[in-house]
Amino acid sequence: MPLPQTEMPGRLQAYCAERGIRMTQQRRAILGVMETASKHLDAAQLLRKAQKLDASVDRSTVYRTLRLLKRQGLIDELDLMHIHGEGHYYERKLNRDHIHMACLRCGKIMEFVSDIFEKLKSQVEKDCRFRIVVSRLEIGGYCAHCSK
Amino acid sequence: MPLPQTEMPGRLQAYCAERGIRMTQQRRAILGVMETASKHLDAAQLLRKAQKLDASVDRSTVYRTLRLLKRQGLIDELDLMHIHGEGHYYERKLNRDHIHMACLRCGKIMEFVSDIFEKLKSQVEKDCRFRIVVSRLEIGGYCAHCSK
DNA sequence: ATCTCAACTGCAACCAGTTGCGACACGGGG
DNA sequence: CCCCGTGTCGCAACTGGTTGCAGTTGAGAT
Ligand SMILES: [Mn+2]
Ligand SMILES: [Mn+2]
Ligand SMILES: [Zn+2]
Ligand SMILES: [Zn+2]
Repeated sequence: MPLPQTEMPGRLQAYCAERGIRMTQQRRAILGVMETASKHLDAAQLLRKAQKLDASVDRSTVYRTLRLLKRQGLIDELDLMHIHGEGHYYERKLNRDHIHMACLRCGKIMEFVSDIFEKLKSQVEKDCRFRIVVSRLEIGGYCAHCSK
Repeated sequence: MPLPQTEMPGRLQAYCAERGIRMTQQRRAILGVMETASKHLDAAQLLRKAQKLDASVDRSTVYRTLRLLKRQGLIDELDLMHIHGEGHYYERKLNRDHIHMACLRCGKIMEFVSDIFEKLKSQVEKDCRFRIVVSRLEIGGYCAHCSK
């Protein structure tokens, strides 16, 4: 049961419209899933959820849409230390960059916002004269519970 | 032409010996390549170079050895913003962690060592009570030359 | 030096992600 | 409202990374 097209287009759809990106039935399904996902979906999960909204969605369309959203800077791609297999995870890019920590024992994923991270990025921009578009800090280790 | 086994075993082989890891003909070839690589090899390059030392080396052995070295903390795995395709890059882990920057236009890869990065990791360990084993900061953007 | 056996390997089948192609549908203009 | 052009889609073939298996080999013990 697809969302009514006229209501709640969601931010991602709005951003795409602003940028003149063509909106298709399949993209609506995929964006809808990304929009409402609690967190960190991999491509297979995204495909399954999108197919519940539009059964015709194909694997290749999911990957193509992920590439599009990545290029547009609307989502981030994560490894999460490849805790489960080899694939990547995706999440909506929010206002503030955050760090990801993955516990190598229990698999828990934690997020952390830090001013020092912002300072580090400024240092890179200044000292290396490098204009940052996207940044990813991922840490593997042991969470408070598992390091006891 | 394999290196003479008795000379210059290389640090990676030494580390493996210390840890009681069995040394095979194929691993010697692969470690030899990692040891002497200038930088950032992907799995296909590594396979080709290793096969020049030992033609019997198989794709699956390369991946299995990479997994071993990763688990042992002897190499780091990088995305380098997937500048070329989807795969991963590998490099010997050295004394000091460094940041990777990839230019989205010319593809140049830069490295940077920063005390602020070290401070950020300390903050994570303290504030999140998270024991860090491995960390990866990768940045995409435009290098000094390309951002003009 | 030889024996022994768990660890390792190549192989082939498998699975996840990519790509070329002809069909289709979004959405701007008439 | 319908037409049209082009961007997107599903499909199927392909590529790169993984895995189960049966044979091989490294290295410690005798
Ligand atoms: Mn990755
Ligand atoms: Mn490096
Ligand atoms: Zn944990
Ligand atoms: Zn550049």
